Amino acid sequence: MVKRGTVMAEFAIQKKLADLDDLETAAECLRTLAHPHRLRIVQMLLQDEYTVGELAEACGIASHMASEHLRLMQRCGFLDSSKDGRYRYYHVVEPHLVNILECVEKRFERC
Amino acid sequence: MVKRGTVMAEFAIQKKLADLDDLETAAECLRTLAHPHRLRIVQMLLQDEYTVGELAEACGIASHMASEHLRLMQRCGFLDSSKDGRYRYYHVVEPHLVNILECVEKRFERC
DNA sequence: TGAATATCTCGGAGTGTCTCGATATAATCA
DNA sequence: TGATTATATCGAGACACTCCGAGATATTCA
Repeated sequence: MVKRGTVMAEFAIQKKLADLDDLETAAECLRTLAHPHRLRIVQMLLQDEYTVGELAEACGIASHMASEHLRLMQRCGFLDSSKDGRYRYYHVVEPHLVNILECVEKRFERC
Repeated sequence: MVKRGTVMAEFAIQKKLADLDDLETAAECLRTLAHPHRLRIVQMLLQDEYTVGELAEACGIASHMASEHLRLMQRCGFLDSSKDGRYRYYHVVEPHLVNILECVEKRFERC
């Protein structure tokens, strides 16, 4: 994959590097996370389960918009949900989300 | 900002939460990072300085495209550059990038 | 059963991002 | 100086994302 003698080859010697397919997958997940409402939703779901309506209210958006954000993050493997009557509770299933959010919070939260 | 009695108020009690402006800023930076070529560029620059051409070669793209990616990341505060003759060397200036990339690598690199 | 509530889906308008070719600027070297 | 190399900028076309209204589905309760 990596041609000998190229800058990439030298770099690959120093450290095993994910190939571009892996980076594409990583970028896709970061793009999914890169939305203010979705960040807030993840922050909340890292602490507890919430319904679509509760998350929508917390973000100040209509619940069908929250539903859309949640669907995106579920497809990406971040979240899962369980139904209870007419309510649906979402929760985090991707274990690395905690670390990533911690990094983001460290960088952006006001001290 | 946060109305009493709302889900958001309850959440804010548990943990100080960045308001939506902060989350918007965070999302913007994540979006800047959320591109396979930019991820590779950051990975490389976390280990050493490189020129535009070297980074472009490593990504398999034209150097004027790499230049564009680098400009984006410089505007976002991730990178800075210094000129040496007709070459321009880019390097990382945002200290939190190391942690964020480590998180992403932990999640996505094959073991 | 019928009304109310919670969630989800669909289509379209507006906006932003990605990529590329063409071209511009800047530095080096013959 | 003129040719070459490295980097940057501009504009256009394709594509994706965001948001919203309208409406569909599913559940509860009177």
